[in-house]
Amino acid sequence: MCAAKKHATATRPGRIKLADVAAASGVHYSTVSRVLRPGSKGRISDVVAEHVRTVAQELGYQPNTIAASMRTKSTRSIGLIVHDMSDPVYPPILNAIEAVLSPEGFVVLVGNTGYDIEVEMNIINKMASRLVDGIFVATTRLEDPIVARCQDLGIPLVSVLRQTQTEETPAVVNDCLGGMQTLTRQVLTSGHRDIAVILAPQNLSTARERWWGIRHTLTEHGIVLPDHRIAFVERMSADEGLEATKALLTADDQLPDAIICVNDLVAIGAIRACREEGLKIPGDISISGYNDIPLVDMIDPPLTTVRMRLDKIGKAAGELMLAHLGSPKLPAQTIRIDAELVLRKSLQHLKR
Amino acid sequence: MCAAKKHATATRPGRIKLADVAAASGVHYSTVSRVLRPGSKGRISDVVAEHVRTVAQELGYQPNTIAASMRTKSTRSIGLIVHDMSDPVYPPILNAIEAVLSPEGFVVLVGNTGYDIEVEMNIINKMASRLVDGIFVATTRLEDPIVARCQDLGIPLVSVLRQTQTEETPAVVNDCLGGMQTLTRQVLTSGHRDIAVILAPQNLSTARERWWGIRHTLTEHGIVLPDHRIAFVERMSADEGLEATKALLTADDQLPDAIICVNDLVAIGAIRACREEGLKIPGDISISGYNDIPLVDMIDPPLTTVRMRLDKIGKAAGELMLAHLGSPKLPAQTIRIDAELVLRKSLQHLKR
DNA sequence: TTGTACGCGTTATCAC
DNA sequence: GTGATAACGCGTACAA
Repeated sequence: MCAAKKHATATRPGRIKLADVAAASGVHYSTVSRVLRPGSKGRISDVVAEHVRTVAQELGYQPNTIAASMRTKSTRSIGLIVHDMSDPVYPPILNAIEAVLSPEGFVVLVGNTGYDIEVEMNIINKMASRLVDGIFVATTRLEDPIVARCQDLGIPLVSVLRQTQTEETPAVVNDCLGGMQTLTRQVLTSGHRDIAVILAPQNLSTARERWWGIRHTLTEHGIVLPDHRIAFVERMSADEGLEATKALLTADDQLPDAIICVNDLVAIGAIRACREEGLKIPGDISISGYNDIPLVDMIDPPLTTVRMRLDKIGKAAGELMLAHLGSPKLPAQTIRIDAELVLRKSLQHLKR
Repeated sequence: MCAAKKHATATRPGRIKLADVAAASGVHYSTVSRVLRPGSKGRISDVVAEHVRTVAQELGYQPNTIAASMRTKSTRSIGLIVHDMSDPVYPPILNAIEAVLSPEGFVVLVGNTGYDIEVEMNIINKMASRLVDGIFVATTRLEDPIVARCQDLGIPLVSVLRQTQTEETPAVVNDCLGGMQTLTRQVLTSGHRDIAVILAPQNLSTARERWWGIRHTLTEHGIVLPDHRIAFVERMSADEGLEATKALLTADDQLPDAIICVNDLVAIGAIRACREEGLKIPGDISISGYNDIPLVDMIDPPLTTVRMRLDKIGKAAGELMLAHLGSPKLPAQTIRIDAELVLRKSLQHLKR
């Protein structure tokens, strides 16, 4: 016992290793390894197994996962790449992914790109260096060098929320097309005809699908948006939403009936802009978002939006990753999770 | 060239290793190691160094961090333990921590406890198995078995947001005592005297300090809260805030002038409860929160609260961790970051 | 300045 | 059923 302890402190920081518990139980350390790892080849007599287990317990043995990874080539770690964890869409996804993977012994490494593609590439390389077993990418562009890089490196990748142009990447996304169609139909049902939109860069599948959803529905009703009713934000933030809205409001003598925003944060900016201009919502103008992030039901006015089931998306992504880790040659599939319209006060029937 | 490639594919997934680039550049692999790692012992002739570097580049060599960790006993990874990443206080902290540590080559492992202390202990053990260099704990209790366990394991720990009873843990916290004193003084200045509070479990330093801040300020003004003006939540959520508020509102014939809530989420619940009861805020009753989470400036009514500089807290925590990793025997210190009162409509002067 | 040789803690594959 | 032993890829003291 004293011997074991002494040996332990002889190594770096008093860490117990297989050899220590082997010495203390009087068996070879390969035997200990077999006992402690379920699913090992040779069977062990119950007596020895029990003995070894208690000794390991007593000594407080913690397996060294790093050393194991060295042999097995599997680190049981996976990366998650997001632009900015403060964006409220990401945490529920992280939680759901972790809930699925953690019981399987995985750990999640988070990488924040800060919207910088160079940073993003560095993160990928860093994660590759760390031999992650797989990577979730929530920043996917339609043509994405990051995705290409992962394929080069042979790292299994699951795209979350967004999809690539070719759809050759395993992905779990929200049905933005359907969601935005439903929303737009509701806007029309409410009597609005002079509609403005705030869109995001069309190299993102989400932004593109949402725009298509709007345009398709409007076209069905014989409406074509003039250029001055279309604004773009570079990033989907409240600040840019505010700027874009101000531009829209001054683009024509007439105010639009409604502004359909690409997401909730942009809609928040739109509401701020309208307030600054002294406009009543929904009296003077209706506004809608997308995402149903926390507290948009509490703001003034409560925001009409489309709810994405982020928990479902994260869960499906986690399961998809497990499937791909299990059978590496699984064909890519895109899983679409339904969206749901959430009607609140910011969108109301036009009274004129 | 063909030889190198063949060798590479002989190992697992075509991964290039030191030996491969050594073979391709005609030097020994220890030389390659020295070239590629700045701060290695022996100096290398510039010619060789340059040559090796280009060869490594061409082959797309990615160092195997796992193997390196095996030697160096340092994984350059650190854990971050939170209850639930969806709580909006955590993401800014994660971001700031990552911003500080990432340039130093660290990666952040996130662990969600789901408010379950058993899960929490498993996470610690798992992280210990992965040889994390340090752990940030944002779930600290005044007496915390997790913290004790980390000390046993010899893992450097930095407590974030909260502190232990003895203050023997390196920690970065918000000055909740000062923040709540300032807020409470403002409540009194506004003319409120019949005050109710919603508190959280007193085994958390934040909850205790906030309560002390309230009580101390009230006592200074000769006010003692009767029991029926005090409610508790088990978790600081909107749902529990709503329940607690309903209990408070029915505890006496008279309504309180104001409800001071332990944090914003609880205050959100309080606002909902008041709405359900048909009470006007701040006309009938004033409400305050703590944290200044996103969008509480946009809700109806905008919430008076105290702003914690989560970015500053995260940054300081990251730097404190680096300091402790650099000099392991650094004495524990508690860094307090100032709080700032944010006055909004939900708290108004009493008109009677 | 560069090459040699060993060890980090595990797992896998031999023998026995 | 158990023991011995060879990798895994890299870092580094030491030798040359």
